[in-house]
Amino acid sequence: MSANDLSLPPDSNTCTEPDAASVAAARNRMVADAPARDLADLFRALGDPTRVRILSALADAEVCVNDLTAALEMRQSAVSHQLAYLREVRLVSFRREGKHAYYRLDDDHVRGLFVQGLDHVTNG
Amino acid sequence: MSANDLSLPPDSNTCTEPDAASVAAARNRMVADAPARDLADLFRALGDPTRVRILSALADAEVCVNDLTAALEMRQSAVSHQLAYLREVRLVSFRREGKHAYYRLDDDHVRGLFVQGLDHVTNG
DNA sequence: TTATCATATGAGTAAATACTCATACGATAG
DNA sequence: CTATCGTATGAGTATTTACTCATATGATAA
Repeated sequence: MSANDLSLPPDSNTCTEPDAASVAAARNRMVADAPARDLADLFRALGDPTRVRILSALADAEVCVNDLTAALEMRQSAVSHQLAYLREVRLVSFRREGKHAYYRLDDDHVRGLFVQGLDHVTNG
Repeated sequence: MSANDLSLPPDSNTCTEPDAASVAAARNRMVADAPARDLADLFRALGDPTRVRILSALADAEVCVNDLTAALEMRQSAVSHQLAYLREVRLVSFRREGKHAYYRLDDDHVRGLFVQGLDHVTNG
């Protein structure tokens, strides 16, 4: 993701006038910039295999970082980085107990998205 | 995403034995590697503001590239690149008519995911 | 044919990203 | 106190990515 200048179009590729009605209709259906960013942020948070595995492991139970790291067979630091990210976007919450930190999925919408998403990838 | 070596753990950070039962349970809940990748691929396809805007514009109507480009206020080539990507992951289909190419959202699951996702970002 | 329109695509690039290792931090144990 | 355990985090890095411009391709028109 770089420039997106668009101020002066040096694009030789511009076409003749697009259909005004069709463009207006498309603009109406299109989600606005800010919600598009928010929605993309949500989906991007789910768009990584490690995070998918983490979130599915945390869907129905609390797990501490140590056990989660073992289950994932990854480096503890990699797991913690992803958990920090998932905390930031508020998909997981955590609770400290002694030296341990117990994480869990904290978003019912995400559970629903997972179900629908899995339905999509398993069935056609 | 680089190495992920894990063959020999030079990680000094490994902890004492994790709880075997908790790890096993987490592994059971966790989606397996291949479906995790597939699910992540799907969500990643939705995880970009431009693609969110494109898909929402194509959700209930066919639009040709020219009109879509105008609606998005982006370069034609950027739009075409994203459409090629969305074709590859089979979220959109298209139809040629004369010089035009009409695209549309070709995945009912994705419509559902959009609705749920929007519900998430607009409401809590 | 040649010219032009609508779209697709290749190469290059800056930013984002998912890991790495090393180390810092907070809590408990000795 | 010091040491250690469990976790968090900073810096570095290779890969991915979403654009850029230039050009190629396919279809129609003159």
